[in-house]
Amino acid sequence: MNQSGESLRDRKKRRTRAALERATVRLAAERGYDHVTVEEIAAEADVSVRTFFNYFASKDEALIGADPEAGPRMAERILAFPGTVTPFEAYRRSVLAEITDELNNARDLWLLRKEVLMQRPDLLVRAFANSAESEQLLADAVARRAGLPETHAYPRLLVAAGSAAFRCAVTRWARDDSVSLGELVDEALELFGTGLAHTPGRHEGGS
Amino acid sequence: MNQSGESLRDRKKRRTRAALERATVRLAAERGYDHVTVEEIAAEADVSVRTFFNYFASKDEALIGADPEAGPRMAERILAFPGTVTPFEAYRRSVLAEITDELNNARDLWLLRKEVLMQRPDLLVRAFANSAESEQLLADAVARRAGLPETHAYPRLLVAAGSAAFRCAVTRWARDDSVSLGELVDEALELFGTGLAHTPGRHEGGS
DNA sequence: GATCGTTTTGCAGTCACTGCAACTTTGCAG
DNA sequence: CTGCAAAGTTGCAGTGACTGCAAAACGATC
Repeated sequence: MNQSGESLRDRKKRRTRAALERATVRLAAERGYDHVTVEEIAAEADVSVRTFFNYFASKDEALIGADPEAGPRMAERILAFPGTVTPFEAYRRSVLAEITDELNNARDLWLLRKEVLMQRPDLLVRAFANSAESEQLLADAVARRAGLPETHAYPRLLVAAGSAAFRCAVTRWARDDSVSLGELVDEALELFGTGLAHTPGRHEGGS
Repeated sequence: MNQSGESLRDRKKRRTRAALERATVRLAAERGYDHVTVEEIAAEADVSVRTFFNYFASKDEALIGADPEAGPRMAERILAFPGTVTPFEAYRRSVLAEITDELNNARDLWLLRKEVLMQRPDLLVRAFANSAESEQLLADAVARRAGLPETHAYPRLLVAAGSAAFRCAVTRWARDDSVSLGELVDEALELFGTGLAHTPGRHEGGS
């Protein structure tokens, strides 16, 4: 390996993955998701179709840019907060941190994705279908923090709520991005935190 | 039309749809979801492959038995509760009523689906991807009840939480069906209602 | 620069899903 | 009963996502 700890191979892999992700998002935003074939995406990224599928299990995954490290990273974050922080807070802050990082690293991609998701909101749901593994990791982390058995419903519900919050936030953000995505997610999680039984007043929460 | 208000045509359609749904679930439970082709399903139900796709937009949909009337029906239910019932309660009871009805009508199908979903939990998520339309209906109904503008986050979050609750409940139920599915969903909604900020104690909620 | 492990690639194949243009069935009116 | 229109079914040809496999290209290592 090289001095940086990242070999040429690793660098190339990262670049290829990023190129495929970018190509997918760019082309989909340009002509509409299903008027773009994987063949075109691969061509744009200068690799073969087969290579595309070595990186992403599906076209959907490439559009969202599913990051296999996101799950473990968030789980670590959850466990890293001091014990005084409640499980809910730990989870909430982890989600927000992840989103902030992601937007800092790839804000441009998300602006394009927004265009696509405005036309096809279902893609966002589908993208979450393959993340059962990550959700399990997060749920386990939450369970550990909360001192609950793995079979308890709470951790899974919290994580599922997080997904839902994210989905709703993106949908709203796609319609009107005058508020940052992070804030919208935070708002949604806030509502889940205080409980949905309480109907918000006409002027609470986002308009 | 006939005396019953349901013509021969309508009856045949219902029977075909049901046959396709049953065939899909039965075969998938028997040999595993992706070792069953649409061709086999169509053959089992005695119709052409093309006809399968006239009834269901995808194999996924057929497995879950996506009912196009479920959305409108639940929306109606939500609006039918007296004004003294909170939006949350109205939604919750609608969900539970729907599930109860469904289990009464097709408990056997759900027992088979359970087998499939145990192997492939992602199918449940994917099945919800196509229900954006229904979710919109429900969210609008909730918004009306709550007197909130359509752009408010609350109704969409509540509906998304419902989906999440259902998904988690089915997953748990698939692992251990000593508790009824309805109760599990109710429990999950209860948690969402009171708020996730409060960490449940080691012995609250389902184990 | 020979060797070994990893990644890329092409290829052949399967299967979900679509549009279209017959064809059949049902509902209804005369 | 008959004929006609509307609705439903079917086959067919085509597209495109995705997979397994085996060969080739490439990068790391000695």
